[in-house]
Amino acid sequence: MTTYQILRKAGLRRTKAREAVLNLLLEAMRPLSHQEIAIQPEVDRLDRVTLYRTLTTLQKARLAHRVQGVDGIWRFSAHGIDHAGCPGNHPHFLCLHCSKMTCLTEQALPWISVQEGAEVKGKQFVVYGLCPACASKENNTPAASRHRESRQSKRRHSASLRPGGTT
Amino acid sequence: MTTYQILRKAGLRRTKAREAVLNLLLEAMRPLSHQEIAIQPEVDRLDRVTLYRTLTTLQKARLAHRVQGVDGIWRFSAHGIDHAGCPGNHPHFLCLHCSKMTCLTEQALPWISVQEGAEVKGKQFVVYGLCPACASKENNTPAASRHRESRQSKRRHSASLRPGGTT
DNA sequence: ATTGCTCTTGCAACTTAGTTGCATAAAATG
DNA sequence: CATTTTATGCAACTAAGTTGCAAGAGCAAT
Repeated sequence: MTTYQILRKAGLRRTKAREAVLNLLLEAMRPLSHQEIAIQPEVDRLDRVTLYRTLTTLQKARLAHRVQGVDGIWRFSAHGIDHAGCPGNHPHFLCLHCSKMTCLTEQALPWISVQEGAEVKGKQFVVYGLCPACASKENNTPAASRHRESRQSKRRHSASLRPGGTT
Repeated sequence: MTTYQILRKAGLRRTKAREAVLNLLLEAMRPLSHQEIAIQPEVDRLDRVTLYRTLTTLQKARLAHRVQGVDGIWRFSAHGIDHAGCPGNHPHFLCLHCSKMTCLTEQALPWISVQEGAEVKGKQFVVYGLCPACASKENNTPAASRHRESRQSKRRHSASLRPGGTT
């Protein structure tokens, strides 16, 4: 199924923005943030606002869904029809160093019981730390750089990325 | 143990800001956001920045820890020594309507296995929806207001509070 | 108490994610 | 191809959180 067909089937107009973004999301096998999408050449000439709106549109049309990391940033992932995509309902891993999020498929979210009378609309489980690539880089690095932003860091809010205690 | 003793034991100076904030956190039996703390009369004359720094300090001194909801906002919770507090390691419930977070103690976080080589620093499980109080209000309300911000809403970013699909 | 050093506070200014309003441009439909 | 409907771009805004720096409080030792 082409992205055009997917869009039309979902009752959406075909626009450059939507096709490009949907393609990116379908091809990435992990949830992408606004920023990760924005830097891609395919969507390069897109206004920030349009990208935000496009992502929201795709989400409302149930072609994509959102996950948030411990960094407070939304990431979007498409529900591929013939692609594997990221269908949700599993935990995610967030690398505190490179900010990449990956899906921990194969592991279902546990059932959680809440207070009597509460209405659950969804749940979100994020495991955070260092991905294999970043973990090995850190360990090859002179001791002092552990637990600090190292130089190849993407210069994100430092505190937002520091582990905040085990929830 | 007084807050003064707690602070000193943790190697921190006693300041008005720290005593007030620590007291609030110890008394609240749920994680509080910067904003929820800031509006309390006890810390009323505190600069925003000081409050942020105080929270960070308490966290670094291991007197408090942070949790984040699907709204991207950090909430802090103190580790009471003789208080129950919120020792972490359980899921949290976030009400999308009133923004209050509560602890789902008694339920441990499941063990999640990650990719070979990854280094886990923590995990975070947030269940979101409507708390019992807000759920019953919504249901007593003329049908149209369902799935919209209702008038008693605290006027938060609408999209940040909308459920983002099941993770 | 007073000194002196260190850590904390307040202020102003900044950054980044995300949103809103409005005029213009582009899709779909007949 | 004209019309209606829906997207896009732009500018301006909000809110959470951060940083740099000067001035003020804590603490320990005189």
